[in-house]
Amino acid sequence: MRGKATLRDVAERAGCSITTSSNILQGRSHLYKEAMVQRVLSAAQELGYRPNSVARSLARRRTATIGVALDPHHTRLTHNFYAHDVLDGILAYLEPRNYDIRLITPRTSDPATVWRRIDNGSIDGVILVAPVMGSPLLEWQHYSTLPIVAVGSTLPEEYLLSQVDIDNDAAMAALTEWVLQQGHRAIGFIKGHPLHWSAHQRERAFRRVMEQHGVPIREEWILQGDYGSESGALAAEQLLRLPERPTAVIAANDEMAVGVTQTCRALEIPIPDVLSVAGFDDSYWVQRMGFQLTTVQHDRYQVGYLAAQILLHQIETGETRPQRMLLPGTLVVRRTVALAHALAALPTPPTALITEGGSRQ
Amino acid sequence: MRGKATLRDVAERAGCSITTSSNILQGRSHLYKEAMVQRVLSAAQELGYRPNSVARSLARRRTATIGVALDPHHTRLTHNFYAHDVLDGILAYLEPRNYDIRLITPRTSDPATVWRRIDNGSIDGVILVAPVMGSPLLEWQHYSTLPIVAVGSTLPEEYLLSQVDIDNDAAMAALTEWVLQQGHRAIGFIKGHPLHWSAHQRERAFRRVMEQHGVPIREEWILQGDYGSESGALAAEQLLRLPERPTAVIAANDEMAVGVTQTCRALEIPIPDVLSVAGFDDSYWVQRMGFQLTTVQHDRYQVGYLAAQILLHQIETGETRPQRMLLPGTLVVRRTVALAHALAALPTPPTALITEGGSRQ
DNA sequence: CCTCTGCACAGAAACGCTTCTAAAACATCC
DNA sequence: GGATGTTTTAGAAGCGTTTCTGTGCAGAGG
Repeated sequence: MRGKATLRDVAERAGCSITTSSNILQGRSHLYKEAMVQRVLSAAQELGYRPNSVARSLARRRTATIGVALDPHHTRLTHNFYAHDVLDGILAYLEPRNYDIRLITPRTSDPATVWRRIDNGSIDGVILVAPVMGSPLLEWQHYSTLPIVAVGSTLPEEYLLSQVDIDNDAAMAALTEWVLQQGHRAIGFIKGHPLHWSAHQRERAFRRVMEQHGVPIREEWILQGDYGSESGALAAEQLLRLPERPTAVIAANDEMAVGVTQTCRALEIPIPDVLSVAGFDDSYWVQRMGFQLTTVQHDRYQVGYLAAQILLHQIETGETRPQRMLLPGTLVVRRTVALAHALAALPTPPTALITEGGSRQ
Repeated sequence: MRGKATLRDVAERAGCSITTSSNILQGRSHLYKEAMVQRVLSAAQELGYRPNSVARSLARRRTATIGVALDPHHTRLTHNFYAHDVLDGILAYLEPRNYDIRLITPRTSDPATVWRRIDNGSIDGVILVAPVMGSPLLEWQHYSTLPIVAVGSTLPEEYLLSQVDIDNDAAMAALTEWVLQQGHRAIGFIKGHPLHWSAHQRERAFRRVMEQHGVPIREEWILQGDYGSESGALAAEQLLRLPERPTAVIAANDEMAVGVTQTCRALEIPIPDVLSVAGFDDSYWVQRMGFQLTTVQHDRYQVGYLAAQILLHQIETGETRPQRMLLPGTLVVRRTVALAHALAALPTPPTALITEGGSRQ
């Protein structure tokens, strides 16, 4: 009997109509006399009645569920730094508002299939997590009229959808400025995955600031990575085998920066005494694992939270004009970037992953 | 018009009944003449018809959705190592079978509220992720008749639910054996979070093996942790300030082991030359971040995969007898555990996080 | 006494699909 | 040419809600 008591059972037991039960159980009890209200409430209680959300959704044409779609490019959720934080922010906003989350992880790149899966009436709106260039998720226009918010990718306006992301440009500019302020002039850069908009935005900001300061960019110090730590390690290897080496390298994200430190350890190049390294993202695990990485912190949780907020607003008001929201990042100065002119003065220290007193500020 | 074409529209356009359209679109086209089949198919195509999954669920009394409920104790998904891998495994099994996932992250510990949220007709079954002692998720018996599988916690039989987990006991026993084989007799242990069954199972295995080998357990070397890296760092601090120190310490998980290495670095105690450290779990990030931790690897992905498989089997066959499945772990020997009798012979090396040639197989 | 307003409740039509049951349409056989 | 079968198709009753539209019936006002 439990779990299957229906509204009709409640009505029967309370001796009233289904309408009455429905209204009262939805909190419209001011329409009825106290006695009726009590009868219905206790009937429901006794039967252990719980409304069937599927039937409710059908009748209301609202599911109180939003979809979170991961780009098929990010095959495994596990390895996706980004998604975890964003998901937490989304959950935090949605939970108290009684919205549920449907996780959608398409394995194909065919937009028709992907969107058939997403927009089948089971959700009221969808958050696209870090769609990359060419993602089927971005082909929504022919397949769906659902409210959509994209996070983690600052897309060109043509995509006509609401976005929440961090301000990659401003944050990378600030980081580059800071590295320059430390006196570095020979600066390398490891680029992120070429399919990510953020990779291009970060690179562009780096280049612009370098130019603004009249510091020449050496193209052989600009290396392609893919946001994975191995790519960082590889890039560092190439970089460090060059006859002329930079004194600092900025990686487009923390993971690649960790890769750089691993290569440095293997080659016995102390950080930051011989090479300064900066990352981007301030990843929880990198931080947690004790790397004292100088990086840019930004609030992914907040990105998710705001995305959920914007989406719910769109759903509830019908407002569809796309809006873009860019959150600022903040520089986090730790120990992997040293003053450039201090380099010569230091004795060669033992090969440690991180020296304890490497920088000030 | 798009996204709202209904079965009736299709039927009208094809000039047939709703029944006919429904049957044909569900693949029962052998019941009809080729001409009819074609007419329906192309009508659906032209209208861009997509079945409404909510209506379908209501009619079929099946939602093709399973719930994944995280214990409220694990507040943020982000910081939950375990859930990511498991979720990936679940997704991998479910995706090709056209099941969707509803993420449920209750914020309260009241079982009635939690289960009202879970079992409201919107899912066909649920996977409980790492329920801890006293979790509202475990109070299902009064609130739900849904098929349930628990993962990540090996629960006492009384809970009467299917379980998939790793064999904590056997794996920790193997690890302890191995540390003993390296000649260590003075071995410390850092316990996991006391609300996790796994913490107790791992501790028990450690103690049993020690006893079996007639090695005395020093209670002051057994410290309480909580599976977080800080707790590992703290425990290590306590341990290393003792007048008599162990030569090896086993942490009940990798994160705490990382905490130990951080304390060691701060105190300039080389690993493994002065202290050997072993972890448990072979966490992806710990591995990825370059810690060469000796640990126990187990397949969390597989746990999720199997859990999904068992759950679907239960849903589809109605079979409800709880079954338990324990997956073996495998020892992963890296560089943080050294031979005990080699200790005295080594010179004091520089304070490195990890020495490169610390151990052999 | 009769209409009018307001209150307390009920009927019934959706929502979009599945599926059981049965009815036409057509062929087969003696 | 009817009894019998076999396809092929349609009708209609759900599934469990919500919600629009009423309907009695009380008391108030004329």
